[in-house]
Amino acid sequence: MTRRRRPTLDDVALAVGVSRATVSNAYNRPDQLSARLRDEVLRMAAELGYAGPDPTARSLATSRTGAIAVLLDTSLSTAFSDPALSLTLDALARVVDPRGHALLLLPGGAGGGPPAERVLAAQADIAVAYSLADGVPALDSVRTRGLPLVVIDQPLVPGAARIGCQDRLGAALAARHLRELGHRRFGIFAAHSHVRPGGGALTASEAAGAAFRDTRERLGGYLGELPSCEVVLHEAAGLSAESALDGAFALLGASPRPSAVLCMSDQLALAVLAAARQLGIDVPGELSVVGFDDSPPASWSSPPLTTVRQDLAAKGRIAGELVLSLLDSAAPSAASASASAAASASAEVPVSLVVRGSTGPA
Amino acid sequence: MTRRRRPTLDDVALAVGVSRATVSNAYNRPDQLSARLRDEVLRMAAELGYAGPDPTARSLATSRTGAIAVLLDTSLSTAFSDPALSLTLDALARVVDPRGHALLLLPGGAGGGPPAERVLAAQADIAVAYSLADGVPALDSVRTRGLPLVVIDQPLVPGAARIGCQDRLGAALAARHLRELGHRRFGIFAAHSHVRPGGGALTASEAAGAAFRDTRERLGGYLGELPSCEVVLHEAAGLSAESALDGAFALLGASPRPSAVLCMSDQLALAVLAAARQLGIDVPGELSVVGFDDSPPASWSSPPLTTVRQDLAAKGRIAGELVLSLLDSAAPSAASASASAAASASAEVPVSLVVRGSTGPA
DNA sequence: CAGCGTGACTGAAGCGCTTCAGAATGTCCA
DNA sequence: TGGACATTCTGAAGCGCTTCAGTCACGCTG
Repeated sequence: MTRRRRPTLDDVALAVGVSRATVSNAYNRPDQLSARLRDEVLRMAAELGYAGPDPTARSLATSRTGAIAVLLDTSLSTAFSDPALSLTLDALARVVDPRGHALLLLPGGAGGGPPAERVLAAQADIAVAYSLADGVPALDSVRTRGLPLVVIDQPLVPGAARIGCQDRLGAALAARHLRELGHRRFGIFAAHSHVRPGGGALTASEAAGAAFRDTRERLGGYLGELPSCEVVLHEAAGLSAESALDGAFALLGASPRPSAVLCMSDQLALAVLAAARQLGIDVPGELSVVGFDDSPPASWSSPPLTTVRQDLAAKGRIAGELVLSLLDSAAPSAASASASAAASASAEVPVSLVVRGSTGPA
Repeated sequence: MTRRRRPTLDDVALAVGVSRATVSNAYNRPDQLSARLRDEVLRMAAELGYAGPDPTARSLATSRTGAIAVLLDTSLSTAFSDPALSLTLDALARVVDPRGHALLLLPGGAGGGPPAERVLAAQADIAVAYSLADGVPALDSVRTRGLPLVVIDQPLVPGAARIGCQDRLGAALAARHLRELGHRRFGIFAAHSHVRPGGGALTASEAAGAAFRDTRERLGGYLGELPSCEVVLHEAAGLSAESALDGAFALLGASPRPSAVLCMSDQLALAVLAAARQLGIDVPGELSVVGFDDSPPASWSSPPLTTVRQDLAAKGRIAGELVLSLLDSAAPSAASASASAAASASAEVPVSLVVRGSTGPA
């Protein structure tokens, strides 16, 4: 059997005996033709097996694709092993979905962030960058393509919109909390941030040069509250749970062992909890642990995690609104002054400390 | 400042003084023009701020978009809270990425599975359906569009390719293991499967009508090994961790309380573990728990989870290969007999029981 | 030197759709 | 009764690119 070419608008138009424009209107502007004719068009379309206007051709004609390119720093499994990402993207998706936008995932490659050619070839109206390292090529590609851009948890890029959280304040709250509990020997556990490819111990100045803005900010927040304290810094070797566990053991193996560990994510904190349990270290009796994010698993652990809460859903929602507003302001060819102003806006969701069971007196 | 229209191929061609075809060749077929001219074209393109061929226009001309529509049953956060999905999609993405394909996520809506109109409007060359309920409208849309289809953990759709796992066997292995340990009172914990919208206790025949193939299969596998045993069935109210915990409490609250619980995913099993801990029930002393999937968290829990292992990465990899082969066989207009055969292939990754610390004698 | 293969480039026909300025027909009120 | 308006439908110009059948010039062979 010969697989016949899929029917097109023209085929339907010919079959019904109307012009192509009319068939197009039947799908896109029902008010432009009589209900009777529209029914007839639709019936004939069904009969011919015409599934509606081809999305690609429509995109070319309207110059809108209905897709949002999501630029990730890592592979999908790594990226989504962090509940924070899922929650944020979910909230984002819920905001843009009613307007017909779907997410096109561009996972990161070797260079951190998706390869430039993927970005150049991506069929999308706008890009959303999620916690990319500074200076990745993907952002240049976005710019040369002239794609609108929303960045999440990243430094502001000129012309882009940004949403982040109060990293420095959150970190400061966490450190202050521990200090007030009497702790003086601290561990700081940073996510993998390309400073030391294999992970490991870090000096403060090394860490200050991290490629990720949130790492730098949180570090600054921690250290600012810990004058004249012993501080051991450790960077995870990778983003996997395994490497987090390795790092946790390394931190707890330091001598003298820190009495409190500040973690830059709940994932890392949970790894410290797991390591402590395996080492027979009582939390919070002998060790206090603070996370960051307050993702759902933080409250399920035993003991439940003290952590810095940020409203991830709100972050995603705001990102979604920024996407929509950039898309809207890009449509009128003359980008009005107000639109440009909005485009360069940078917002941050507030943070707060959530004290649970993983922290106690030194 | 007036935002000038983005430059096109023609602009570059005009500026260099060559034909449009030549500029196109400079990007797509470097061997078709002299190196010198190519350099000149590329230089002029850079100067004009031309970022390369427009992806949409290219797609229309080549009728390939470079995107794979991933049809999910639920929202993104729910979907990705299951590590099994992340691992599978990651493996899939790694296989298709070198060929330039990215994933376009179509999250599920109210009806289970993405709305038909989203599927019809999705710019993709092929669809991958992941564990959709039977009979969701999205699959009809895929078919009327004539999109190639790969289904994962779902019943085989005519004309599609399928990859799943040995659900029934895996379930049987789990049940047999517990039975051999002397257990006679069982709980079976099923994921949310639309049988009873609010979740809750189920009869076996109700459960046999679940909308998800894997639920049905696993149930059959469990029950087949448990003749003359007491069995309590419970369906989670939703897919969130919270509803899993609720369900776990309900199961453990049954009287007499089951001495062993068979869970249809590791997520559910971990919830049972958490509930047991809160209730002061010793695992495996007073309660045995078996999961399904052997996702990474299964080995991190305390006690580590006995579970049915399936190679999720392999599943994703095979799905990716099926995608590529369908794409290849769709290209030649005449779908050869062998291609059609491949298209209807249905494969399953093997399962095995991994015995860890969450199961013990009755 | 006729004949021919080859490398380099071009012309033009699409890909399937949207959209906008009309044309055609009918309606309504002064 | 006739002009002003609606309403309904059409023609044609794109959207930006790929691709294939050539054309052209050139050097090589016998």
